[in-house]
Amino acid sequence: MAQSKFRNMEEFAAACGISRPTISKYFHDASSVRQSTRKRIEAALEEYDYRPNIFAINQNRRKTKNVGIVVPYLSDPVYGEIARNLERRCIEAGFRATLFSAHGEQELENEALERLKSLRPAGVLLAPLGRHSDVKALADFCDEVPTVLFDRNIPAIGQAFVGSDNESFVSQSTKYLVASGEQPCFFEMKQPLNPNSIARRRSYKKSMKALGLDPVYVQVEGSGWNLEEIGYKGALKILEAQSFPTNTVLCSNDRLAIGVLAACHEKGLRVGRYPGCALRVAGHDDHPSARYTCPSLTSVGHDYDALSNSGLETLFNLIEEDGRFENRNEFIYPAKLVHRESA
Amino acid sequence: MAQSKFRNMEEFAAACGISRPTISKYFHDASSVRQSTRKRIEAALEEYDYRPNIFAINQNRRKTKNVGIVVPYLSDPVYGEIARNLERRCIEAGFRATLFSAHGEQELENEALERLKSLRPAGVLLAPLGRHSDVKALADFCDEVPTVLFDRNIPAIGQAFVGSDNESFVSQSTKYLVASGEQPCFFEMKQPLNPNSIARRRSYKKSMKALGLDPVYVQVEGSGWNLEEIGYKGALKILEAQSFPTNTVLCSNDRLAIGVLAACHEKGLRVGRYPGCALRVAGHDDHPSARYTCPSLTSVGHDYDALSNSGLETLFNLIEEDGRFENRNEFIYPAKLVHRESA
DNA sequence: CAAAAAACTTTACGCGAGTTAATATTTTTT
DNA sequence: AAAAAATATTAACTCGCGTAAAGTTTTTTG
Repeated sequence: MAQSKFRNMEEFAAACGISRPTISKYFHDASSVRQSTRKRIEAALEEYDYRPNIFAINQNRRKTKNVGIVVPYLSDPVYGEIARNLERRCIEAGFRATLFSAHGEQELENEALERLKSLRPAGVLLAPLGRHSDVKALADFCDEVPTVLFDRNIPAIGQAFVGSDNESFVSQSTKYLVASGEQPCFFEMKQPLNPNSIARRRSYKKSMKALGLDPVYVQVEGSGWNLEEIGYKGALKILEAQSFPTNTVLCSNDRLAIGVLAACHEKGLRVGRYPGCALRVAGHDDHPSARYTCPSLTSVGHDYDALSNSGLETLFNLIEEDGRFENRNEFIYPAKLVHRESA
Repeated sequence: MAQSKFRNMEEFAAACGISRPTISKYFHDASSVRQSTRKRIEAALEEYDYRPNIFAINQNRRKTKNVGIVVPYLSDPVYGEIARNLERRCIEAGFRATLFSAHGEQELENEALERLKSLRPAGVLLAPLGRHSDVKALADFCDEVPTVLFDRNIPAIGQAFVGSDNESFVSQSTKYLVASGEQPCFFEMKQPLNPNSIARRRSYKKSMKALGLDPVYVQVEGSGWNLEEIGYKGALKILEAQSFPTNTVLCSNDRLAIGVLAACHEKGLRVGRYPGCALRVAGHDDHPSARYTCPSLTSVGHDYDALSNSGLETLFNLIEEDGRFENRNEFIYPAKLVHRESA
């Protein structure tokens, strides 16, 4: 019985005994029709299970209910989590979310944007690749489509930015490490992938200076998205040559830190904040695995709830404002130290 | 100059000096028009950058170039990797891939399928939730849309299945562990999430029997997708009460194993295949993090290349066959033991 | 209860292509 | 060079729905 017997709205309308334009209105906004007719439509809907054709809708409507979500690298569990959160909330807000990943490549990022355009989204949440982004393509895209940047800021791109405060990340970790032991050296990639890495480097320097200490950097070679590998190889090289400049290693992000932990384990070094441990290691981002490393990884975590709330709220506002804000606002949220065993 | 100045195909056709139906033919199949006109169109395309409206196309075409990919849980890096692979190859094959995740929930899986329907995909690669799937909804979906199941088999659902051979996984790990030390006990969830877990349990029993040994199961409580947590808590409980029945723990999958490793570390147990280690731990799936656990995790890995090749090939064949195969074939690929430090 | 307001129906056109049939133009073959 | 075959053009219709105008019915209001 609950079969979709109807090929179009016309037929469904006939079965309801209601005109097509009214049905159309109903699907656009159920509360825009009289209670009694609404009931009739919904009764028929129960019985027949008709749903309007999405392509035909989008062809004519100026504003769709589509929202695009673009992340730089979906295999990274951090982005997996963020995407999950955002997607869920979009649905709750009555939007359809479509997820795209650049898989770390400029070409695919551009293609995602192209495909997104043809979906005519009401708005887009975009976490760009960063250093590997085609900034001109992003700018062109944001010119056409209401876009809120998140996680990684690129100046003047998008109508707003929502992200975490890198300074809050690094100052917390640095202060904590200084207060609880030897001063931390900063472990990072020589050529950082994204704006956040650069900001974290700066913040580390600033925090150290503020504490009256000299920053010490450990920069490792490597490129691409296999950050654990880069951290692992870099740390191994250092441990084999001499050692870290101090017994406390603050990694730019958790994925590097996971690699460092692996290298330390291989070299038989005990990592942790207890007596008898050779090294302390900490990271940033509170990676989903950080809880299950050995030892569990002390990190500084994003306020994911605040970020996704704010990101979507900003986007929905932007959509209501017809895709333009007067000023490009940046919403920055503080991070939270997550105290575990490694430091 | 390379601006999309045209609002529709009509205008673009005018600028080319070619009729609209010919342009339409070109976009449907570039080789269906004369070489000379094709050149003219492509020249104009270079200059003006016009692209046909995707909604208008899909409204009339029977077969789109859309391919849907549905995974049960995208935050799981294993699925992130698979999705990345599949997506990339679809693009190379001239299809547009759209990715959906059920995020572990039946409701969202059903919704993904509904949305997918309205995209009128040429075909779909579906890794279902398994135990939590709404089998009737899946069946209805597969009735309408050409679908190849992957990773997790559900009998009679979909036109074909492509996945790894669970028996190959477990027999390899079991044989190896038995040959190299004490016999393994099998660590798993009491209520497995998906068909693979059940098949692995069976295969463990079979492999042990074949070796003339008695299977020993360690079944832990827990539900949901936070497998590391489940493994961690389960192992902790066991270690605090007594210990594992044998000094070798074979986990149903790597994510459980990661949790077990964390618990062992917390209890001060050395894990590894060397003298002086209290326990050996191994898993299945070759999780992306398995290389970077401490110690690195011995596992059995999927042949991702074979799987994604076969999955897409099967799907493309299915599309060519108008969405129906005579028989429902199951393509099963053997796994590869990945020998690391933990066992 | 009559008048105003709100909701609905009918009619008709538009969106941007796909598609087809008849006709016209090239290109290829002989 | 003429005939045959291959392409292209023109015109018209389709798809499923959004939307606006004009008229009709129902509901609200003073």
